[in-house]
Amino acid sequence: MRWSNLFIPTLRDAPADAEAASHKLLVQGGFIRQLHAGHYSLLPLGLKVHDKVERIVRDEMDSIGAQEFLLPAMHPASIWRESGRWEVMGDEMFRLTDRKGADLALGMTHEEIFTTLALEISSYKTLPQIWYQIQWKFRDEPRPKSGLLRVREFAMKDSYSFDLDEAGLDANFRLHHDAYVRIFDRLGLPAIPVEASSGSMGGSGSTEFMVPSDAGEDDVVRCPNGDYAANLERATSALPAVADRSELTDLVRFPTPGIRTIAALEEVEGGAPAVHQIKTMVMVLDGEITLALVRGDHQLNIQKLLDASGAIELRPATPEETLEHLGANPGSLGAVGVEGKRIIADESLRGRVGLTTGANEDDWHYTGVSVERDIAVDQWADLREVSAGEACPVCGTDLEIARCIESGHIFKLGTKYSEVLGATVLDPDGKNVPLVMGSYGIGIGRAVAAIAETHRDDRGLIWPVSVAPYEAVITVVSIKDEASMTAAEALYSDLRSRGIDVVLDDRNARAGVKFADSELIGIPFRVTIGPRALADGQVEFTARRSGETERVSLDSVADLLAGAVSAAR
RNA sequence: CGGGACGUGGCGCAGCUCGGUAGCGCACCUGCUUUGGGAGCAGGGGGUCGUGGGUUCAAAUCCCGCCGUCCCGACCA
Repeated sequence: MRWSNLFIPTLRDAPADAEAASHKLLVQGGFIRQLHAGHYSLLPLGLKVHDKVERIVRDEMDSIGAQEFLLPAMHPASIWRESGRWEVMGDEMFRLTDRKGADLALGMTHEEIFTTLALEISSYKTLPQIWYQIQWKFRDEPRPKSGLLRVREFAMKDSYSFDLDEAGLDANFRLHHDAYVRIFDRLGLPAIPVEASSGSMGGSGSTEFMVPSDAGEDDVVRCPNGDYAANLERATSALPAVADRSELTDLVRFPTPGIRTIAALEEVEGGAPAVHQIKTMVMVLDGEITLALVRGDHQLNIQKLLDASGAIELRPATPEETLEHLGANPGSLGAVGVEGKRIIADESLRGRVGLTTGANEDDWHYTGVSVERDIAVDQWADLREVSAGEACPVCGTDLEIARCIESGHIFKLGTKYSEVLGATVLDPDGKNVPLVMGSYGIGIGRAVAAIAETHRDDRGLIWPVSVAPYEAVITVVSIKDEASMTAAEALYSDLRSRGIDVVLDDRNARAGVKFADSELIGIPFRVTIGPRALADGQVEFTARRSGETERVSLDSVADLLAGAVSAAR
């Protein structure tokens, strides 16, 4: 392509309301434009990168035997009602009504639709199957942000595996895991596979692929030794044992005027260190008042509570609700003697004695609490959030917490969808069994943003060759110099015939403008053709990432460039 | 959903306090000069000042409503 004919609207300044580096650079470099919050137009340059990411994903999916489909983006409500997710998805699903008054939804994901197609799989002999598509997803995010990182409309590669049994699912899960490792490697993304929560997808296991970045929205707990990595929503750590204050055998109610916090209760006469306190949090799970108990020095992780309880909707109780149901205000709450309310307690409290907690009357607390004896716990679960510096559950090393972009997610769904939608096959014994499913996603646009986030410097983007909008640019310093243009045209045509994705910068602009633009949009290799060097039969070859420039002969530059490109592809 | 900030040409901003019918830089068009790191001079085009209402002789500016965009929060009892 000739730059003079292209629409690459680069900006001198980044838009003022952009915060994330990828957002600024993708707008400034003329890759994307915002239509409204969470909806972006891909400009030609942006689409080229998007396409190249798609191509790599397709290539790796095909390599594990996956077959490409294209399913509708708009679905009837009935199929979502059948799976039970019409309600589960809540406000995050875009819903609309057609002229006949029928309820429709814009697809957030396609388990239901693919499973419906899988109704036609009738024999174990056709298993396993891996089906995928790259299709637009619509999610009414509460807060779209950071350019392409969190949007309401985006292309996603979603694949689904269908197997006769768990062993088959494990094999397909492993195939996807390895394909994802290769995909992220080819995209230049240092993705870490981590244990994750399954959220509204359901299922027995899931792994997220997390790219460390300040612009991320998830926290990953990981061991520097590399033997443990998990999403903060799932992570555990090895806790040192606590010696109970077992001398406090009797339940004693004592006055604590004005004491409202764990910290204050540590200081007060008759109080207790935080490890000997119970923190009682009043939450509303699907409309039901529930007490969540963690150790005084621990923090509750909301996602863990959601996962443990199976609840769809969760919010903290209002002060009014708390007062109505427990009879006291926050700061004096506890679960001792509470009946008729669901109580979920963290594992670290199991069997503990000699504890201190609120007495459900303002300005009063209990001490000498035995969890077994005094609290009617309905469910034990891992509810506490890991902090940096705690011990790795595998090797004991201090754990680190890193901000990450969730770039891929693979789930073992099991039979959740096949059962409700009736997708069964006959097994070798002639028995009808539900398909065992997995589901696997990669956000294409988010991958583009994640690459931009991790491949840049103060001059702009530095695309990996595999996804660069152009692999090389020929910068003609002076288009009025006939010898320059002749040489440039010949090189351009040579490179194109070698299959290199090259752009000829033939704009009538100053050299500085051309250099700055090519650096901003991140083209990996540049050949600069200027009158002075050309007089000696020389041109310049510059690698964007290192910034190093070498003088080479015009005759040899095509070979050099072709070699560099194919080595980096 | 809670809090904060913002909305003036394609981008970045000033003007608003104190009302008088819109300006700067970049970008764009024309001409001349220039030409290896975002050129200079001269001339020019482009704006319902987010939107609806109100006050006023007069509103970008003051008042009220709405819409939109961005950021933070939505566990720490």
